[in-house]
Amino acid sequence: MSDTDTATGRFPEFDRFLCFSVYSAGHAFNRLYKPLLDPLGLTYPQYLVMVVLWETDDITVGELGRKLALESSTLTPLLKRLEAAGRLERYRDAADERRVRIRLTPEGRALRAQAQTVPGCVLEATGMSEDRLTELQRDLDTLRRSLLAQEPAPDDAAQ
Amino acid sequence: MSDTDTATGRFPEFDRFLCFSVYSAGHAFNRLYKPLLDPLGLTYPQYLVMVVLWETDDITVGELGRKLALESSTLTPLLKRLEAAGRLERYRDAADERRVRIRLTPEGRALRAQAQTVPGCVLEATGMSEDRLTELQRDLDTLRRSLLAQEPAPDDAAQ
DNA sequence: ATAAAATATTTCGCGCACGACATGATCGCA
DNA sequence: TGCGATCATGTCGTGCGCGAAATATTTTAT
Repeated sequence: MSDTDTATGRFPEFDRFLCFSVYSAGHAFNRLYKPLLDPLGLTYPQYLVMVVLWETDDITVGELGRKLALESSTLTPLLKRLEAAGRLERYRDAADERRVRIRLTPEGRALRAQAQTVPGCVLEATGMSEDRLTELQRDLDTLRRSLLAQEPAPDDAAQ
Repeated sequence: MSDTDTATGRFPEFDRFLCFSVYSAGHAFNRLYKPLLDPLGLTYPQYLVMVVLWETDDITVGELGRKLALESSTLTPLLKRLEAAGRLERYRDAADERRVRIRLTPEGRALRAQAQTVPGCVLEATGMSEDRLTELQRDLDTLRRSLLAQEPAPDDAAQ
C-alpha cells in the first residue's frame, strides 16, 4: 500500500492504494483473457467456472461458490447461461432436493482441449518467471485471507 | 502463476491460477470496503474516483479514465450518480466543448475528512507490513503493465 | 472554406456481483 | 408427529464494466 500515510496521518496519494493495484490488475486480466476466450464462447468468470468443473465435476452450486468465493445469486444466472449454451446440466440432488448439482456435458468436457493453449498464453503475457508468479500468488492469497478475516464470517458470532 | 504447467503441458490445477487470486483479492477488498464506505454513501469505485478528485480536482472524464483505467462508458453513469448525490459537478469545457470536466462541490471536498479513517482501517485489515505491501503493489503494477502490453494499445498498429 | 478524419463523451445491450428477500427442503426437538 | 429453525438455491433491484454504435466538436487536409 499503503492505503494510508501512517507517519503523517494525511490522506495517501492515489498511487499508493494497493487496493487499486489489485482492482486494476483484475481488469487487465479480464482484457487479456477476452480475445483468448471469445473463440470458446466463454466469458472470464465462465472460464473460471469451467476450470473448476474440469477439475471437479458433478459439484453443487454451493461448493462451486465456496471455491470461487461467489454468491449463488451470482452463479445461478451464469450457470443457466452455460446450460443454455450446452456446456453443462443442472439437476436436483436426489438425496437432498435443496441442492442443485452441476455436471458437464460431453461438449463441456471437450471444450477443455480447446482451452489448452490459454494458460500458456497468459503465462507468457505476464512476462514474469513462474517462481515470481507463485510468490506473488502466495502473497495475494495471504492478503485475501486477512481481508476476509475482518468481516464477520457468515455467522458464528457465538464464541 | 502459473496459469499453466509448462513442464507437463497439462491443464493447471485451479489453485494455481494467479488470475483467480487477483480476481478474488479484488472481491475481498470490495467486501472490506463496503461497511467502511456505506456510512459515506459511496460505493468502492465511487470512492476511488473521489480519491483521485481529492488529489486532482477539475479534471476531464478522459483524464479520470486514464488514471483509473476505466472507459468513459463506465464513468459517465457513475459520475452522474455522484452528481445527483451532490458530490461533484459536470460541465462542458469552454475551450473545447467536446470535453466534460468534473469539479468537486464543497460537500464533495468535505467528504474527505469523513474518509480520513478509511485507509488506516484497510491497512490494519491487511495484517501486513507497509514494506511488504509496497513490494506487493510494485509487483502487481509490473504485472498489470505486462498484461496490457499484450493487447494492442488503442490503435498505433502502424510501426 | 469545407469535406474528411480524429477526438471526447454518451447511449445501449449484455454479463457479472452483491445484498435483501422469497421459496422450498431438511433437520431437530418437544 | 409435527412445527420451528436452518439450509440451499433462486429472484429482484442496484451498480459496475465493457464494446459497439451514436452524437457532437475540433482538427487536418485539401
